[in-house]
Amino acid sequence: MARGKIQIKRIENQTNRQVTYSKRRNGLFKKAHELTVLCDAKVSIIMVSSTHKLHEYISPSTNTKQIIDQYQKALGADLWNSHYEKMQEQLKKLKDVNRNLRKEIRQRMGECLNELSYDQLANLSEEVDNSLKNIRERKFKVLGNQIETHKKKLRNVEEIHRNLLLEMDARQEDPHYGLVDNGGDYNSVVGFTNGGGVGHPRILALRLQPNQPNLYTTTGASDLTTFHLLDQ
Amino acid sequence: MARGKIQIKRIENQTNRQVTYSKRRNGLFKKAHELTVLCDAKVSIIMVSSTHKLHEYISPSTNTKQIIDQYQKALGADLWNSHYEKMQEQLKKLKDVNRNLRKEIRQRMGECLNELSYDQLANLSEEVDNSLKNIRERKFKVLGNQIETHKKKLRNVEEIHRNLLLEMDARQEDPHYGLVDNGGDYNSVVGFTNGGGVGHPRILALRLQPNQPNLYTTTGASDLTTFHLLDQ
DNA sequence: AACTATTTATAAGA
DNA sequence: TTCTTATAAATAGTT
Repeated sequence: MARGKIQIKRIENQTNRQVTYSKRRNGLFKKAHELTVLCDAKVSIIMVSSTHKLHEYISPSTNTKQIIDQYQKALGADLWNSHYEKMQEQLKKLKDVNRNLRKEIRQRMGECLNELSYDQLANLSEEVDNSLKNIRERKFKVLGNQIETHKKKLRNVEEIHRNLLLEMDARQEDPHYGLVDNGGDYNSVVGFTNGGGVGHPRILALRLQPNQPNLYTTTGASDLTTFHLLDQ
Repeated sequence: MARGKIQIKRIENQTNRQVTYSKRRNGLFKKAHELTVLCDAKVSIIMVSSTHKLHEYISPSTNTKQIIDQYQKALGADLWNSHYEKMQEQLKKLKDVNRNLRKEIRQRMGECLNELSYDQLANLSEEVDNSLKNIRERKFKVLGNQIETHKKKLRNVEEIHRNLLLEMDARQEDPHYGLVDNGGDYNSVVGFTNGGGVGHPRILALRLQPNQPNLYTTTGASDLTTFHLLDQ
């Protein structure tokens, strides 16, 4: 277009081709921008050079995604829509399932029963009745387990107490016994400590005040107290 | 650019703007195509006019989706991903909610109770107990309503029978009564027809066969039959 | 849609 | 790459 007309065909000289690409690309983008401003249009240009470099022009009033979305819509375009639609469908289904589950829960809670027939109500009440039986069964079983566990703990503590009492008796019979440093390990005295016995040393320290020796022998109230301490 | 320089700013005259859009669009596409050929490049142009018309140029060696995919890849493309991710997140959340709802239902059904503490079990059993009461209450109410409805229907039918019997008596006492055209409106004889009584005329026709007058007087079986007919 | 005076783009060279 | 510049191409305003 200057200094001689050219044929519109591939420029074989690579350097020349690159130069022309660069110059004309600028020209194209300039024209695109003028069009944008003059005609209030939106233009997206995406270019890939023969060396696989990528350049783009996009009108300032928009962005590439918007233009492409518009392009897709205009063409009925199934470029990404199928993907989208599948996800939308999935979402819808899940929401539906969700709603139904909530409804089932409400009905099982005895709400929203208006639309149920007598037969449905009869089925539901039987089901819920069975559920209630199961839950109560489980509840009592758990309760039983807890009681059992506490009984074991109790037996364990009683064993410890018995051993301590024996220990005390031994000391009283041998006056020299008390002179020995007793910062030692009381666990060695105890029969078994039921898994490390984290709580027991504290209890032992509390109970070993010399001015309350009588507490060890009271069984009823003492048991209750021990129970509480173990529950902490 | 010809017959006078122009300012690059929006053309206010709409006709002019459209003409310029058309001319320059052609110019732009021509340049794009020259670039494609001369430089062995790939160009995608998508344009939206101020009247929301869409035009595109695409190099013959490729297609729009390809270019856009390339564009996305080159940019590490977060054009649709953010959208996607949001939807994925939503899906995940809904699935979670669903799972929890299902779990709640199972627990209300007395299954999967292992991970519940005694207190939780106690609460649950109380809730389910209340639910059961509600459901039973509703069930009995529905049953009551049904019985009430059937009673009403029954009373209605009995009333009709009574009136028919009176009618028959009247005919027997007056032998000329039967000679009168009896295609007339029997509803006028009947006490009340319970809201238009769509089903009743058919029953009346059936029952008014002169060769089966004895049927009207049997009460037990007749009632049962009537009941069935009404229920159809 | 065609014309054309003029502006703009750009090929080739530096 | 950028600048220069002769020349081709594009196009604004008109018909």
